[in-house]
Amino acid sequence: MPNVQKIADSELEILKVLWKDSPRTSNEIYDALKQNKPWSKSTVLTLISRLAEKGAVSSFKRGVHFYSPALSEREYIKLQANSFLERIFEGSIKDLVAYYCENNDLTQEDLKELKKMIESREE
Amino acid sequence: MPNVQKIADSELEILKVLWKDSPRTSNEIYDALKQNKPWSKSTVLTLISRLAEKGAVSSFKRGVHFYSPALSEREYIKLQANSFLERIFEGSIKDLVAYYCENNDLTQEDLKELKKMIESREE
DNA sequence: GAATATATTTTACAGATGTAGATTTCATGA
DNA sequence: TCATGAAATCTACATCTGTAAAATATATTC
Repeated sequence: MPNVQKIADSELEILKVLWKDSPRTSNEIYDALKQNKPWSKSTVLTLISRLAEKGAVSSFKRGVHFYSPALSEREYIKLQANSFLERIFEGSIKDLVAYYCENNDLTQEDLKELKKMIESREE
Repeated sequence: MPNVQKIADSELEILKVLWKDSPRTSNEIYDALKQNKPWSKSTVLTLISRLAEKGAVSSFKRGVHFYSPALSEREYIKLQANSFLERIFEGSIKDLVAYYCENNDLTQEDLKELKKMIESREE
């Protein structure tokens, strides 16, 4: 796993695109973002290069540059999930799960599925 | 709930102190932080005033100023929990709970308790 | 190879954050 | 009431983030 410092929100958008499919060129990334994040090509390139500095994307050049994530979505989620768990629930998964179960509307189906999931992990 | 914009990590340290006990003076906050965050008094005051601007702490003056959180820990956790849920698990609590159950070492006890918790909410 | 189009890098700039010194205000004791 | 010391505000400054224009390098076409 690369030495990934903080990844800014806008940078994350680039990674999300690359996680869907890579390698991609800056133009392809630009196009993929056009709908939700209508940034200039320049902005897209800036974000890519910041990610590259942070070691979160790699690239190779075949005519034009092609970019790939150097940090997988799985790894990213893991980092976020751990940091959130620590920051907010002092590392207690039980507290975290309890919080979400108590404070949100889970349907009976959801509860059933969760129970199944837990049972499948029980001994 | 105050109109709380982003609360920076360092600002959060102030709030944590105030959540433990309030109102407190800037000196008391400074003292409480000394161990973990040996910041200058000036820094502490800067953070307090940024929090005040953001509407996250209030104060009154009796001789010296006393500060209190205007955002409760409960509210803060709620904001964080919601934003995390959306950002990382696209709003699916099921996915979130599943993630933590699958990717961490929960003891049999933990699982049992979680199951109980879920059962208690079932139907 | 020169002109042009396109991709990449540099520079920019405002706002947020981490950190704190300098300055001012204010309460309090002499 | 004046000095003094503490508290509060103002100013500062580097780094990060969001956003992009300007400049440059590179590929492509005639």
